[in-house]
Amino acid sequence: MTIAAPLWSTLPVPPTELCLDKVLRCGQSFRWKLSAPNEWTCTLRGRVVTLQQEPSHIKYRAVFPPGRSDSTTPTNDDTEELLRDYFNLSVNLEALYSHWSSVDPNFLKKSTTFAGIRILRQDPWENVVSFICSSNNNISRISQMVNNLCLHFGPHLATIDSIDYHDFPEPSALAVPGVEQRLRELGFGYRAKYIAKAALLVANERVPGWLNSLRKVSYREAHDTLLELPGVGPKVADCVCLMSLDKPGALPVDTHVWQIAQRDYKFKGVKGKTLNKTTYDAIGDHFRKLWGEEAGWAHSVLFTADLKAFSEVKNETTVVSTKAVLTAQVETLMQNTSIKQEQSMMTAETSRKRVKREDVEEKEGEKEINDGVAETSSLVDRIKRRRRSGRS
DNA sequence: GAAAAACCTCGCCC
DNA sequence: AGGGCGAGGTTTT
Repeated sequence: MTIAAPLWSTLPVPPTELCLDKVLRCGQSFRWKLSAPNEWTCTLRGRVVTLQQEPSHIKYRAVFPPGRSDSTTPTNDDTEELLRDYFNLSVNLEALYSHWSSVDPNFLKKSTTFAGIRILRQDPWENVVSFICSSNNNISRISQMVNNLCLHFGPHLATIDSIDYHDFPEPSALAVPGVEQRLRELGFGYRAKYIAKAALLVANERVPGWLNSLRKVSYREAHDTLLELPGVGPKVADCVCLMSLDKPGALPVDTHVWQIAQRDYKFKGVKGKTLNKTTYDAIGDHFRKLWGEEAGWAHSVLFTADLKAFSEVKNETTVVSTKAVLTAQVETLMQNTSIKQEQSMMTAETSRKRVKREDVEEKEGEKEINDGVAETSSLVDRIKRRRRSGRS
């Protein structure tokens, strides 16, 4: 059943404190979907949250599942509190940017184009599972996998514009027989075993709230504790520490960050082809010494600036890049909605054919984009209509 | 202990 | 056309 969307509320946060387009697709969370141009939707703590970025603030609204009648009265809606927590809004990001810019010319160079990139405060369990999925992987496929996890194991919350929204599954929902096999059928590969075992461990061998309690212990202790989980090594542990456990100095070093360290910071010690533990720690220490207590936050800005998904922002003028961003967002919409969620239920061959067909139609649609938001909106509507008719 | 090899799948490249 | 290769690592040799 479809639920009428409530009115919009305002979160008085400027783009320099929070840039949705960057933060929601830079690889921190893998579940936000573009539901319309400049409109992001995701399930969060039992509700479907939708966000829009305005020049001076953020607009938001929440849809609760039927049965939560209190959701209709704004006084009982705690979504603003939820968003302030989720986006870590008590942290003054502009002050941090000023500091990092004053100690690092390279950061200063990137900071204008890549403003408003902050670290989220996500649910630790979701983060553990998401980053177990991230090994030997890319953002596009990680998003697909996490969405499939919610679709097949998470509770259904609402259906909006004929798109089903499911919350992220609790550990207990994944601590049941047959999960590994089902995850393999969904294309999780060798990560299926790690997720199934991690869920069993968290659900059956630890007290409730065990992961969340790591917010209260030191960075070192939290990091070392996370290594108990199968499929979690130093890098994934640092991702969870930084993005879920209030450890702003945690600095995940992947091959990408390693390249940034060598290319932009002349980092020495390029011994092996692979990143060993000694080099891993040395790079983290180097950046913590340079940027200070919140080095993990600063690292996220440079990491985002280096993502291929944002390469068009670097070189183009404002007008051109706006159009490019909108076009890219439409592509993201196509890729991350129901079409892709169903993909792994089909055979690989069928899947490839269907994606190719969608690509062709997408290119035909692109011709209709001349300029501005209105044309893009009509394209999005066309895509939605086509998807509806195609599925019925 | 350090350094390869294996692990699943997808998408891009030549 | 289709094999080769790497992608935000971890675990096993």
